[in-house]
Amino acid sequence: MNYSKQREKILDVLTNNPIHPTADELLEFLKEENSNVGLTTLYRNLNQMASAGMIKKIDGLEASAHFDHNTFEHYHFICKECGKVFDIPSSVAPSVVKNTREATGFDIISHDIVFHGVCSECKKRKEN
Amino acid sequence: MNYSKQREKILDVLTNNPIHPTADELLEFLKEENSNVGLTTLYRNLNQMASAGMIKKIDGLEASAHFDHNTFEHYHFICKECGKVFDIPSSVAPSVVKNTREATGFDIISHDIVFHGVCSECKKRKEN
DNA sequence: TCCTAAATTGATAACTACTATCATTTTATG
DNA sequence: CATAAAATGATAGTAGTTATCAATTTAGGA
Repeated sequence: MNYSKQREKILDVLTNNPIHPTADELLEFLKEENSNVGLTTLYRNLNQMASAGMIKKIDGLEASAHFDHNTFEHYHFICKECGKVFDIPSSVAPSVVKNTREATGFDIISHDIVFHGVCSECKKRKEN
Repeated sequence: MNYSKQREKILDVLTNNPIHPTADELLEFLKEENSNVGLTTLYRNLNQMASAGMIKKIDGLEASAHFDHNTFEHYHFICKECGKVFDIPSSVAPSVVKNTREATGFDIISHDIVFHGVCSECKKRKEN
Protein backbone atom coordinates (compact mmCIF):
# COMPACT_ATOMS: atom_id res chain seq x y z
CA MET A 1 0.00 0.00 0.00
CA ASN A 2 1.50 3.30 -1.06
CA TYR A 3 1.25 6.52 0.85
CA SER A 4 -1.46 9.00 -0.07
CA LYS A 5 -2.52 12.35 1.38
CA GLN A 6 -6.14 11.31 1.28
CA ARG A 7 -5.66 8.08 3.19
CA GLU A 8 -3.65 9.89 5.84
CA LYS A 9 -6.42 12.45 6.24
CA ILE A 10 -9.13 9.81 6.44
CA LEU A 11 -7.31 7.86 9.11
CA ASP A 12 -6.57 11.08 10.94
CA VAL A 13 -10.22 12.16 11.05
CA LEU A 14 -11.31 8.66 12.03
CA THR A 15 -8.77 8.48 14.84
CA ASN A 16 -9.78 11.84 16.26
CA ASN A 17 -13.46 10.99 16.32
CA PRO A 18 -14.73 9.11 19.33
CA ILE A 19 -18.00 8.40 17.54
CA HIS A 20 -18.12 5.72 14.89
CA PRO A 21 -18.82 7.68 11.75
CA THR A 22 -20.44 6.36 8.63
CA ALA A 23 -18.79 7.05 5.29
CA ASP A 24 -21.20 9.91 4.80
CA GLU A 25 -20.31 11.49 8.11
CA LEU A 26 -16.62 11.14 7.36
CA LEU A 27 -17.12 12.90 4.05
CA GLU A 28 -18.72 15.75 5.96
CA PHE A 29 -15.91 15.96 8.52
CA LEU A 30 -13.31 15.98 5.76
CA LYS A 31 -15.13 18.75 3.97
CA GLU A 32 -15.15 20.81 7.17
CA GLU A 33 -11.38 20.52 7.35
CA ASN A 34 -11.09 21.66 3.74
CA SER A 35 -9.61 18.34 2.77
CA ASN A 36 -12.10 17.15 0.23
CA VAL A 37 -11.83 13.51 -0.70
CA GLY A 38 -13.74 11.89 -3.53
CA LEU A 39 -16.55 9.57 -2.56
CA THR A 40 -15.00 6.63 -4.37
CA THR A 41 -11.65 7.29 -2.78
CA LEU A 42 -13.20 7.40 0.65
CA TYR A 43 -14.98 4.08 0.26
CA ARG A 44 -11.96 2.46 -1.34
CA ASN A 45 -9.67 3.57 1.46
CA LEU A 46 -12.04 2.55 4.22
CA ASN A 47 -12.30 -0.92 2.77
CA GLN A 48 -8.56 -1.17 2.18
CA MET A 49 -7.74 -0.11 5.71
CA ALA A 50 -10.39 -2.40 7.14
CA SER A 51 -9.03 -5.45 5.35
CA ALA A 52 -5.51 -4.45 6.37
CA GLY A 53 -6.72 -4.44 9.97
CA MET A 54 -5.94 -0.76 10.46
CA ILE A 55 -9.56 0.08 11.19
CA LYS A 56 -12.69 -1.90 11.86
CA LYS A 57 -15.79 -2.00 9.72
CA ILE A 58 -18.95 -2.57 11.71
CA ASP A 59 -21.65 -3.92 9.48
CA GLY A 60 -22.74 -7.25 10.85
CA LEU A 61 -24.58 -8.43 7.79
CA GLU A 62 -24.53 -8.10 4.04
CA ALA A 63 -26.69 -5.56 2.29
CA SER A 64 -30.05 -7.25 2.68
CA ALA A 65 -31.88 -7.96 5.89
CA HIS A 66 -32.94 -11.52 6.69
CA PHE A 67 -36.24 -12.46 8.22
CA ASP A 68 -36.89 -15.16 10.73
CA HIS A 69 -40.17 -16.55 12.05
CA ASN A 70 -38.41 -17.76 15.18
CA THR A 71 -38.87 -14.95 17.68
CA PHE A 72 -37.23 -16.80 20.56
CA GLU A 73 -34.03 -15.17 21.68
CA HIS A 74 -31.26 -16.62 19.58
CA TYR A 75 -28.29 -15.51 17.55
CA HIS A 76 -27.07 -16.03 14.01
CA PHE A 77 -24.18 -17.55 12.17
CA ILE A 78 -23.52 -16.70 8.53
CA CYS A 79 -21.39 -19.08 6.53
CA LYS A 80 -19.06 -17.16 4.26
CA GLU A 81 -18.89 -20.10 1.85
CA CYS A 82 -22.53 -20.97 1.25
CA GLY A 83 -24.17 -17.83 2.64
CA LYS A 84 -26.62 -19.83 4.76
CA VAL A 85 -27.80 -18.39 8.06
CA PHE A 86 -27.90 -20.71 11.06
CA ASP A 87 -29.55 -20.24 14.44
CA ILE A 88 -27.31 -20.17 17.48
CA PRO A 89 -28.87 -20.76 20.90
CA SER A 90 -28.83 -17.81 23.26
CA SER A 91 -27.09 -19.94 25.87
CA VAL A 92 -23.70 -19.23 24.26
CA ALA A 93 -23.73 -15.76 25.82
CA PRO A 94 -25.37 -16.07 29.22
CA SER A 95 -26.23 -12.85 31.07
CA VAL A 96 -24.82 -10.67 28.30
CA VAL A 97 -27.68 -8.19 28.69
CA LYS A 98 -27.33 -8.02 32.46
CA ASN A 99 -23.56 -7.57 32.17
CA THR A 100 -23.93 -4.81 29.63
CA ARG A 101 -26.61 -2.99 31.56
CA GLU A 102 -24.42 -3.08 34.67
CA ALA A 103 -21.34 -1.95 32.76
CA THR A 104 -23.00 0.98 31.02
CA GLY A 105 -26.20 1.98 32.76
CA PHE A 106 -27.91 2.03 29.37
CA ASP A 107 -31.39 0.69 28.69
CA ILE A 108 -31.10 -2.29 26.41
CA ILE A 109 -34.09 -2.97 24.21
CA SER A 110 -32.65 -5.64 21.97
CA HIS A 111 -29.38 -7.13 20.91
CA ASP A 112 -28.07 -9.38 18.21
CA ILE A 113 -24.97 -11.47 17.84
CA VAL A 114 -23.78 -12.30 14.35
CA PHE A 115 -21.00 -14.79 13.79
CA HIS A 116 -19.14 -15.09 10.51
CA GLY A 117 -17.29 -18.23 9.62
CA VAL A 118 -17.50 -21.58 7.87
CA CYS A 119 -20.21 -24.12 8.63
CA SER A 120 -19.61 -27.87 9.12
CA GLU A 121 -20.72 -28.87 5.64
CA CYS A 122 -18.53 -26.33 3.90
CA LYS A 123 -15.60 -27.32 6.09
CA LYS A 124 -16.05 -30.95 4.99
CA ARG A 125 -16.43 -30.00 1.34
CA LYS A 126 -13.24 -27.95 1.42
CA GLU A 127 -11.24 -30.84 2.88
CA ASN A 128 -12.00 -33.05 -0.13
CA MET B 1 -53.99 -5.00 11.99
CA ASN B 2 -56.56 -6.31 9.55
CA TYR B 3 -56.47 -9.69 7.91
CA SER B 4 -55.05 -9.99 4.41
CA LYS B 5 -54.42 -12.93 2.09
CA GLN B 6 -50.97 -11.66 1.27
CA ARG B 7 -49.84 -11.33 4.85
CA GLU B 8 -51.09 -14.83 5.60
CA LYS B 9 -49.14 -16.20 2.65
CA ILE B 10 -45.98 -14.38 3.59
CA LEU B 11 -46.07 -15.63 7.16
CA ASP B 12 -46.85 -19.10 5.88
CA VAL B 13 -43.87 -19.23 3.55
CA LEU B 14 -41.63 -17.76 6.22
CA THR B 15 -42.77 -20.29 8.80
CA ASN B 16 -42.18 -23.23 6.49
CA ASN B 17 -38.67 -22.17 5.60
CA PRO B 18 -35.93 -23.22 7.96
CA ILE B 19 -33.49 -20.86 6.25
CA HIS B 20 -33.69 -17.17 6.98
CA PRO B 21 -34.75 -15.73 3.67
CA THR B 22 -34.15 -12.23 2.44
CA ALA B 23 -37.06 -10.26 1.01
CA ASP B 24 -35.83 -11.18 -2.43
CA GLU B 25 -35.80 -14.88 -1.66
CA LEU B 26 -39.27 -14.66 -0.17
CA LEU B 27 -40.54 -13.01 -3.32
CA GLU B 28 -39.15 -15.96 -5.28
CA PHE B 29 -40.75 -18.56 -2.98
CA LEU B 30 -44.09 -16.80 -3.20
CA LYS B 31 -43.87 -16.75 -6.99
CA GLU B 32 -43.19 -20.48 -7.02
CA GLU B 33 -46.39 -21.05 -5.09
CA ASN B 34 -48.31 -18.92 -7.57
CA SER B 35 -49.12 -16.43 -4.88
CA ASN B 36 -47.57 -13.31 -6.27
CA VAL B 37 -47.22 -10.47 -3.82
CA GLY B 38 -46.18 -6.97 -4.78
CA LEU B 39 -42.70 -5.92 -3.75
CA THR B 40 -43.99 -3.00 -1.71
CA THR B 41 -46.55 -5.19 0.00
CA LEU B 42 -43.90 -7.71 0.90
CA TYR B 43 -41.61 -5.15 2.51
CA ARG B 44 -44.48 -3.42 4.26
CA ASN B 45 -45.73 -6.66 5.74
CA LEU B 46 -42.33 -7.85 6.82
CA ASN B 47 -41.73 -4.60 8.66
CA GLN B 48 -45.21 -4.59 10.17
CA MET B 49 -44.91 -8.14 11.41
CA ALA B 50 -41.41 -7.51 12.72
CA SER B 51 -42.50 -4.51 14.75
CA ALA B 52 -45.52 -6.46 15.99
CA GLY B 53 -43.12 -9.14 17.22
CA MET B 54 -44.58 -11.83 14.96
CA ILE B 55 -41.31 -12.32 13.12
CA LYS B 56 -37.76 -11.18 13.63
CA LYS B 57 -35.76 -8.93 11.37
CA ILE B 58 -32.07 -9.71 11.46
CA ASP B 59 -30.10 -6.74 10.39
CA GLY B 60 -28.05 -5.65 13.33
CA LEU B 61 -27.36 -2.20 12.00
CA GLU B 62 -28.97 0.40 9.81
CA ALA B 63 -28.18 0.55 6.14
CA SER B 64 -24.78 2.16 6.36
CA ALA B 65 -21.67 0.63 7.79
CA HIS B 66 -19.83 2.40 10.59
CA PHE B 67 -16.08 2.61 10.84
CA ASP B 68 -14.01 2.44 13.94
CA HIS B 69 -10.32 3.05 14.47
CA ASN B 70 -10.40 0.90 17.57
CA THR B 71 -9.48 -2.58 16.38
CA PHE B 72 -9.50 -4.17 19.83
CA GLU B 73 -12.24 -6.74 20.31
CA HIS B 74 -15.28 -4.88 21.49
CA TYR B 75 -18.99 -4.60 20.80
CA HIS B 76 -21.38 -1.79 19.96
CA PHE B 77 -24.41 -0.09 21.38
CA ILE B 78 -26.60 2.10 19.18
CA CYS B 79 -28.84 4.61 20.93
CA LYS B 80 -32.22 4.76 19.24
CA GLU B 81 -32.74 8.33 20.43
CA CYS B 82 -29.54 10.11 19.37
CA GLY B 83 -28.15 7.51 16.97
CA LYS B 84 -24.72 7.54 18.63
CA VAL B 85 -22.64 4.39 18.64
CA PHE B 86 -20.89 3.42 21.87
CA ASP B 87 -18.15 0.88 22.49
CA ILE B 88 -18.96 -2.01 24.79
CA PRO B 89 -16.10 -3.99 26.31
CA SER B 90 -15.80 -7.57 25.16
CA SER B 91 -15.89 -8.72 28.77
CA VAL B 92 -19.71 -8.60 28.78
CA ALA B 93 -19.78 -11.86 26.81
CA PRO B 94 -16.90 -14.00 28.06
CA SER B 95 -16.07 -17.16 26.11
CA VAL B 96 -18.89 -16.59 23.63
CA VAL B 97 -16.70 -17.79 20.76
CA LYS B 98 -15.55 -20.89 22.59
CA ASN B 99 -19.14 -21.70 23.60
CA THR B 100 -20.38 -21.28 20.06
CA ARG B 101 -17.61 -23.33 18.54
CA GLU B 102 -18.36 -26.14 20.98
CA ALA B 103 -22.09 -25.95 20.40
CA THR B 104 -21.90 -25.98 16.59
CA GLY B 105 -18.56 -27.30 15.40
CA PHE B 106 -18.36 -24.33 13.04
CA ASP B 107 -15.22 -22.32 12.36
CA ILE B 108 -15.75 -18.81 13.68
CA ILE B 109 -13.78 -16.10 11.96
CA SER B 110 -15.37 -13.06 13.52
CA HIS B 111 -18.40 -11.98 15.47
CA ASP B 112 -20.14 -8.82 16.44
CA ILE B 113 -22.67 -7.92 19.08
CA VAL B 114 -24.93 -4.96 18.50
CA PHE B 115 -27.16 -3.64 21.26
CA HIS B 116 -30.04 -1.30 20.62
CA GLY B 117 -31.47 0.85 23.36
CA VAL B 118 -31.30 4.23 25.05
CA CYS B 119 -28.05 5.71 26.34
CA SER B 120 -27.66 7.43 29.74
CA GLU B 121 -27.83 10.96 28.39
CA CYS B 122 -30.99 10.36 26.42
CA LYS B 123 -32.56 8.62 29.42
CA LYS B 124 -31.85 11.70 31.51
CA ARG B 125 -33.13 14.06 28.84
CA LYS B 126 -36.39 12.12 28.54
CA GLU B 127 -37.02 12.28 32.27
CA ASN B 128 -37.07 16.09 32.23
C1' DT C 1 -77.41 -7.25 3.88
C1' DC C 2 -75.43 -2.89 2.66
C1' DC C 3 -72.58 1.32 3.96
C1' DT C 4 -68.72 3.50 5.28
C1' DA C 5 -64.24 4.24 7.24
C1' DA C 6 -60.04 2.36 7.87
C1' DA C 7 -56.68 -0.77 6.25
C1' DT C 8 -54.27 -2.91 2.51
C1' DT C 9 -52.54 -3.53 -2.07
C1' DG C 10 -49.24 -2.84 -5.83
C1' DA C 11 -47.40 -0.21 -9.87
C1' DT C 12 -44.32 3.45 -10.31
C1' DA C 13 -40.89 6.51 -9.07
C1' DA C 14 -37.49 7.83 -5.98
C1' DC C 15 -33.75 7.36 -2.54
C1' DT C 16 -29.56 5.70 -0.28
C1' DA C 17 -25.46 3.23 0.25
C1' DC C 18 -22.25 1.52 -2.27
C1' DT C 19 -19.34 -0.34 -6.45
C1' DA C 20 -17.40 -0.50 -11.37
C1' DT C 21 -15.20 1.97 -14.97
C1' DC C 22 -11.45 4.48 -16.57
C1' DA C 23 -8.70 8.46 -17.88
C1' DT C 24 -5.64 11.33 -15.10
C1' DT C 25 -2.43 12.07 -11.38
C1' DT C 26 0.73 10.65 -7.75
C1' DT C 27 4.13 7.72 -5.57
C1' DA C 28 8.12 4.59 -5.18
C1' DT C 29 12.12 2.84 -7.02
C1' DG C 30 15.71 1.59 -10.39
C1' DC D 1 14.84 11.43 -14.17
C1' DA D 2 11.97 7.51 -16.11
C1' DT D 3 8.80 4.30 -15.66
C1' DA D 4 5.71 1.03 -13.58
C1' DA D 5 2.55 0.43 -10.02
C1' DA D 6 -0.69 2.56 -7.13
C1' DA D 7 -4.12 5.93 -6.12
C1' DT D 8 -7.52 9.47 -7.33
C1' DG D 9 -12.16 11.04 -8.48
C1' DA D 10 -15.88 12.12 -11.89
C1' DT D 11 -19.45 9.56 -13.81
C1' DA D 12 -22.60 6.01 -14.33
C1' DG D 13 -24.67 2.00 -12.55
C1' DT D 14 -26.54 -1.47 -9.07
C1' DA D 15 -29.11 -3.32 -5.12
C1' DG D 16 -32.09 -2.99 -1.43
C1' DT D 17 -35.50 -0.46 0.30
C1' DT D 18 -39.10 3.28 0.95
C1' DA D 19 -42.62 7.00 -0.57
C1' DT D 20 -46.61 8.10 -3.30
C1' DC D 21 -51.21 7.34 -4.34
C1' DA D 22 -55.24 5.61 -6.79
C1' DA D 23 -57.77 1.29 -6.57
C1' DT D 24 -59.24 -2.65 -3.82
C1' DT D 25 -60.32 -5.21 0.38
C1' DT D 26 -61.74 -5.77 5.17
C1' DA D 27 -64.37 -5.03 9.51
C1' DG D 28 -67.96 -3.53 11.90
C1' DG D 29 -72.11 -1.12 12.61
C1' DA D 30 -77.10 0.42 11.00
